[in-house]
Amino acid sequence: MLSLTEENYLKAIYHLSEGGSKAVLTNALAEAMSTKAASVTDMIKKLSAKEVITYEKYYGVNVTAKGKSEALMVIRKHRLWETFLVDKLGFAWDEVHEVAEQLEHISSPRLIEKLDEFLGYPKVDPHGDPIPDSKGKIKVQPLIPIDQLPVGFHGKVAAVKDSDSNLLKYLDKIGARPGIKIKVLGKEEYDESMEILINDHRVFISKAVSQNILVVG
Amino acid sequence: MLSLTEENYLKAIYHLSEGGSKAVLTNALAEAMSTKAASVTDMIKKLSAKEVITYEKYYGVNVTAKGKSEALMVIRKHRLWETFLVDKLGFAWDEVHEVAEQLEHISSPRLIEKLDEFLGYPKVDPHGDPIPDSKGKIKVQPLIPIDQLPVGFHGKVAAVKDSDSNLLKYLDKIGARPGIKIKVLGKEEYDESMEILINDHRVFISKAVSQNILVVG
DNA sequence: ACTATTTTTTAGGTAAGTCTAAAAAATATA
DNA sequence: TATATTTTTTAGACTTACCTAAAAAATAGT
Repeated sequence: MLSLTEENYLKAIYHLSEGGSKAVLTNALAEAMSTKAASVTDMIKKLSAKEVITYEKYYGVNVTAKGKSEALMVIRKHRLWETFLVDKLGFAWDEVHEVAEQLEHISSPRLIEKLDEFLGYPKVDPHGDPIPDSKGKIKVQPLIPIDQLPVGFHGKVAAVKDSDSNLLKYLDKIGARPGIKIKVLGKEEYDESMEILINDHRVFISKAVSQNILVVG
Repeated sequence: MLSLTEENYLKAIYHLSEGGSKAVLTNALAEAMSTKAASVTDMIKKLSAKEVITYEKYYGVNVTAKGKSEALMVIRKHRLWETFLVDKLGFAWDEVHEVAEQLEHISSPRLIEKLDEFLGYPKVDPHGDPIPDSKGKIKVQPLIPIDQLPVGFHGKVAAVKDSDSNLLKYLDKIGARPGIKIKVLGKEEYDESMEILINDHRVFISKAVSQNILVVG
């Protein structure tokens, strides 16, 4: 059993390691958790005692198979709750993150299976992020931010990157939601802004925005 | 802001004081919280510093208006979540208590208003307990356990008392759910067991059970 | 290669919530 | 009313998760 704080650390480690595939440094984790390196070192010791990570002094942290599966369960809960909040309770997608951060720590396997069923076994959350299934299996699709696409490309928005509320409000306003058709109309060399066609509307967007709109690669 | 533990203490105090109307003793609270009297004394100091209770040494604890309103919000959340679990996710009524104990601490006023709306503004939870409205207003109905009723009485089950899973399973089996018609057929002086008509079935129940079936007084 | 800088760890301390053991106050009993 | 018993509080200690300051290890610069 992990405490709430331990779960949050593990989730952050998992995300920073890009799904458990690379080592995470103490300072990077301190930054991600908005805490101090000394606190991170303490917590790292606890988490490796619980065998969810391996730890080599002055080198970094790696997620174990057990840790990966625990992290994926937390992510599964987070994304199912986000889907519930948007699909069933009518929340806007920029309002769900903080609440889901709380709900993801509710411990009841039965609850999460029932919720999954109630939602119709969704594959992705409202931001387009994949939802791990009950075994922790996650469908990884290579996603590309549209700032890297050539003029003329057309496809569908698969996901959006950041969970910042202001960005999400803006993306929602221009219609850049998962599933919506998108076409690259033009790119400006100078500031890397671009013109896109979305929902039959021409929109100019800055690079800061285009980096956060993802399509299937 | 109250911590999770503080919320649990306050809720227990509120229940033990029967809605804030009488003083609660240290030992009674220790018993209710499955902890020691010394821990209770510590917590009492914190809660009175936060002005949700008043405290007189060696006398007991009283809930303030502020404390009552906070306690009612926790109870509101608990009962709305129980309703959600039963009505929407298909939980049995004996399975919801522990999960609702966790969910009641999620802090998001917007979430709870949306949930209330989604559930259709229910007045009572699956056990027949009244759900406080968004202002903390609660509909109090005088309820009487059927062991105190005379032979011949008929009416409807309004609520069930205990949240013990085994009792609830048994009540469910004999059909003693809120809203169901009930009639007292006979009472046995010796052990205070009784025969009742419920759902057109004759059932013999012990006093331990009949005390937990409540009708409107 | 040796010093300077950065990163990480250790050492020691705080607050919340718990505990046990002992003291103090209130209540019950003779 | 004086003593015994029960209840409550205080005192001191433990754990978790955090902190600051200082030491140790790793990395970078010349």
